[in-house]
Amino acid sequence: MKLEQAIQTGKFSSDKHKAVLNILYRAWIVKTKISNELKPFGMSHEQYNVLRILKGSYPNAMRVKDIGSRLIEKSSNVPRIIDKLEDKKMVQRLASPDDNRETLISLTTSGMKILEASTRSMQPNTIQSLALTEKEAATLNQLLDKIIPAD
Amino acid sequence: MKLEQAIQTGKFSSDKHKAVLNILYRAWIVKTKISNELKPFGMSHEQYNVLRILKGSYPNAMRVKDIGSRLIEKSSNVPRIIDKLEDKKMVQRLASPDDNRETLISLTTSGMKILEASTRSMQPNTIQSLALTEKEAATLNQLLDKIIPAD
DNA sequence: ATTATATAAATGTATATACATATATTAGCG
DNA sequence: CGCTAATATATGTATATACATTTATATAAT
Repeated sequence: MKLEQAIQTGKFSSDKHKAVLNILYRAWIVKTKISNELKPFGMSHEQYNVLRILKGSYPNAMRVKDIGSRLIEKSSNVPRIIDKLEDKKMVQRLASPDDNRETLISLTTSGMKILEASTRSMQPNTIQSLALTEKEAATLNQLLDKIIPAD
Repeated sequence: MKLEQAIQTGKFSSDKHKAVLNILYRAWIVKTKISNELKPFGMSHEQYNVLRILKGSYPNAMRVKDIGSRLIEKSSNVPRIIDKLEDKKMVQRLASPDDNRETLISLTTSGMKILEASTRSMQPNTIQSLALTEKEAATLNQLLDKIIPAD
């Protein structure tokens, strides 16, 4: 669906302005799709992201702040996301041997299993876009970096 | 800032996968920036979007459902956003002459003034990206449509 | 005309987000 | 060492999001 239809708009003041709105729209579509895929597994998009980050260093645990630095949405409240995952026994908190202020988080085996099952069920539906070539994706990345420089 | 730095990641499995994450990241940057710009005016990003939509049909009022159909994030709760704007006297609710189920919303003159002031203060800082040409923006739009087809 | 169905908006509720503050611990420095 | 500042996590709070339910009204069907 074109952005014009999606937000019932005839024209935009410029392609640049349209592109900014289009980024917001496509992001919303992705988040909505992923959330729907995750619903059967009883977890939110942000919870899923934290699990994926933990998988990256598995079987090693990670500090809360290092998880936060890898999240896309920096305003996420990591301790609270961990609370939810801990309730579901998908992660566990451990004391840090070298700094008592820190908490180490590690993925449990059951957390890993649910993560892998949810990732599998997501593949066929989401983030496929067979239409796009790798070269186009590289161009897209360049243009995104350029339009929203982010300091 | 590159996505790699922003989320402390070395490499991505593909440019396509990176592009999806990049879209989410750029959208978050835009939303955060706009929210910060709007803070002095005491309104949220979604409230601002509703005001801009109402400006589009000003001085005519709009139905709640037509406002909703023009919002990027379709899950937005329009009546509740209207509540907040009404509290601030920026919009007002009117009865619909042809259907009593409908509520018509119109921008007040004070709402229009605050909207214009906030839009002015946003221009120099946000959504500028002088780096991007209109041609590049058009390409960006095509690639966004292609990577996240949205049905 | 009466009932059923559909639509519009509002309300309720659980969770998430954004941000401020609190608590505990460590590091730095006189 | 003792004090201050900095850091890491957790907690508190207000608002926003996502989604279900309710209420009111209009349309359609028998």
